[in-house]
Amino acid sequence: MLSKKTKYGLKALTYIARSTGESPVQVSEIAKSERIPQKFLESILLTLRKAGVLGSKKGKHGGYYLRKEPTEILMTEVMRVLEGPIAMVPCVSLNYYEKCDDCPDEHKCSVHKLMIEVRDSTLKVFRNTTLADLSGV
Amino acid sequence: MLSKKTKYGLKALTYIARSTGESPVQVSEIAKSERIPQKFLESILLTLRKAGVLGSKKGKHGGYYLRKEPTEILMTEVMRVLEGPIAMVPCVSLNYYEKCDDCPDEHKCSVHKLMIEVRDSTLKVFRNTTLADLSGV
DNA sequence: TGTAATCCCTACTAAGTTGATAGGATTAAT
DNA sequence: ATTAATCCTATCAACTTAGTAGGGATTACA
Repeated sequence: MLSKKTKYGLKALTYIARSTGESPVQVSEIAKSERIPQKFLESILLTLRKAGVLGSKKGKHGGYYLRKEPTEILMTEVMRVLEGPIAMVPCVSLNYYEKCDDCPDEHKCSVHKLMIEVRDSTLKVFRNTTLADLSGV
Repeated sequence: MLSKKTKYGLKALTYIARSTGESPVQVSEIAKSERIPQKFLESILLTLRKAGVLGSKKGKHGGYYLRKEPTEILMTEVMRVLEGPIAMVPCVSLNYYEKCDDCPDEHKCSVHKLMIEVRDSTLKVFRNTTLADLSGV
C-alpha cells in the first residue's frame, strides 16, 4: 500500500508545480486545496525539503518552491524520499541492499528472482515519469 | 514491503512444486528446510488451501499438495491471496476498488494516473510468471 | 482399538508503523 | 512590535505484522 504520506506528498508537489506565481506556495494553501491535514503536510514538505526536492522561505510570505524544473524531478527520487526503497524486499534493493536472514543463497531463491522483475518494471515506470507528467506542465 | 507471510508462502509453494513424490508434503518438512517458523507456516498454508491453491490431506502421512499444475498457478492469484491487492491504492485496484475520501475527481488525480501505470507493469510481471517459473519445474 | 502423526482453528501478544495532533521556537516582512 | 510563516520535538491511538500457545479433529497403521 502507498502510504498517505507519499500520496499527500505527490499531490502537494503537483500542486506546487502547477502554481505559476513567483512567490512560494504556503502549506496552508496546499492543505486546504488538497484536503490534507495541515500539520501532517508540514512534516511531509519538510522531508522533501531536507531531501533537496523542495526549497523553502521562512517567515511572512514564505512557503515552498521546487528546486528543479518539474521535468527534472523523477519519480524514482520522490518515491525513494517519501516511500522508501522501491524494491519489495531488501535483498533486491539497489539503494538499500540487505541480506535476508533466512536465505542461505539468494541466487537460488525463487522469491528473489520474481522480486527483481517487479523492481525493474516499477523502476522503469518511475524513471520514465517526472513531476511534469503528473502535473501536466 | 513484501510481508513475511507472502515470502514464506512463495517459498513453500516452490518447495511443494519441486517435491516430486506422490504423497503430500508436510508442514514440518517445509518449515525445517526453508527455515520458516512452523506454526506461522501452518496458518499460511491454510490460507492457500482455503483460497483453492493448495489441497490437503489430514492425519498421519497427511500434508499439502498443489491443486493445479505449477504452470497453471499464476503469480497474480498467489499474490492476491497472500499479499492482498496488487494495486498500491484502492482507487486503482481491479479486484478491490474503493474510492478515495480525499479525491473529488479521481480522473484528475495525478497520483491515480501514476499508480495505474505501476499496477499495470506489476500485473504484467505477475501474469507472465507461474509457479513453474519460480521453481524451475 | 489405541496411539501417534498431522492438519485445523481460535485466541493472544510484543513490537513496529502509520497518520496524525499539540505546542511552541524560529525567522522574516511590514 | 506584530503577524505570518516555516521548523522542530514530542506524543498518541489505531492498526498491522510476525509470530506463539494450546488444543481439537482426523487419519494411518500397529
